[in-house]
Amino acid sequence: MKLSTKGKYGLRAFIDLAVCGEEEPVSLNSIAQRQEISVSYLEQLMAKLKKAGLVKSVRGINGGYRVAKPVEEISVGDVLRALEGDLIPVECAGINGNGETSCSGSSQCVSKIVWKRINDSINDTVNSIYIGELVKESKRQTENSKTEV
Amino acid sequence: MKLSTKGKYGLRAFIDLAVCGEEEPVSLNSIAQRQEISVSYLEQLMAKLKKAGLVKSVRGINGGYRVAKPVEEISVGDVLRALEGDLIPVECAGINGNGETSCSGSSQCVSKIVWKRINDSINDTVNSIYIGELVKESKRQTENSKTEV
DNA sequence: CTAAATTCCGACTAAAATACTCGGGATTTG
DNA sequence: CAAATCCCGAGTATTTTAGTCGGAATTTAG
Repeated sequence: MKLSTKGKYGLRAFIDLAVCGEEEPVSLNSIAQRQEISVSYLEQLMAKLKKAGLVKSVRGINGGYRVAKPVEEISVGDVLRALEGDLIPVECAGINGNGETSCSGSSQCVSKIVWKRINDSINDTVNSIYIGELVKESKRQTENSKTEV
Repeated sequence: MKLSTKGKYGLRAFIDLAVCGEEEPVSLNSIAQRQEISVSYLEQLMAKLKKAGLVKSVRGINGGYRVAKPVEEISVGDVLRALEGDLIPVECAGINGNGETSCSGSSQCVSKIVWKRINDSINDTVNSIYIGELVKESKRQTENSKTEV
């Protein structure tokens, strides 16, 4: 599949943005501090999110980033795919170097079934979780920790 | 998660073994030829499968490998875990270098929900597919290709 | 207009993981 | 014994990942 720190940090940053950026743009610097990620690395991640149209940027002083669409319309899958590329753990294993399918050996096509199911289940999962839910959950948690104190 | 060529080749090899090895041990050499994998690399994969108790080996001339248990009792998850280790794509992202959970920033714990669901869905998937089914399917396919000709 | 805060961009590098290879030893059987 | 096999550990080349760095472009405050 590929779920690396890019996806890990990137999703965290995106949620951070969604939670903190309702009023005004959020600077990379502030995300970096809250999430303990280096600014330069965040830059790269944000570039990908921007290219995918998930965030928009405001340059200059007091600038920063904002979520580009309602968070109810953005799935975790959208974010992860923007950051990591297609969430396909294993491509068809039945193609050899010559480009010809070597399924004659039989067991190759069969294992393809497995990869397909894995791919599907991952994609179903991430496509069914929306950033909006996570934002709500995040707020609920910080709310709780307040009342507990 | 980690689904690399180890898992790809290893599962293929295992299915090959299950399909071809009902009568007598199958040598690495023959698997390597059918599956177009180098013998030396296969050795490593088989070592893992053996360590996990999924195959047993017969040494000496005419030796080779056999599946150690009924294929109906071995899931794809068993095989992949033997080859790749735990199928956990992303561990909790809320631990920083000092070993302390920094979930105070809120969005970290929230993203954990996502990783957990992804992990679960992958594991559910691979645990629910049994090698026996794949063997059956593989035989069905080669059967069909015969009658078609 | 200038200075500061910011995004933007591309190249670069260090470290880790991956995918192998290789050489030789141990076993078994014909 | 000799051949076919499994067994084992070390070594290596390639690729991927993670992250840095320097500096340019943009915007706004003062």
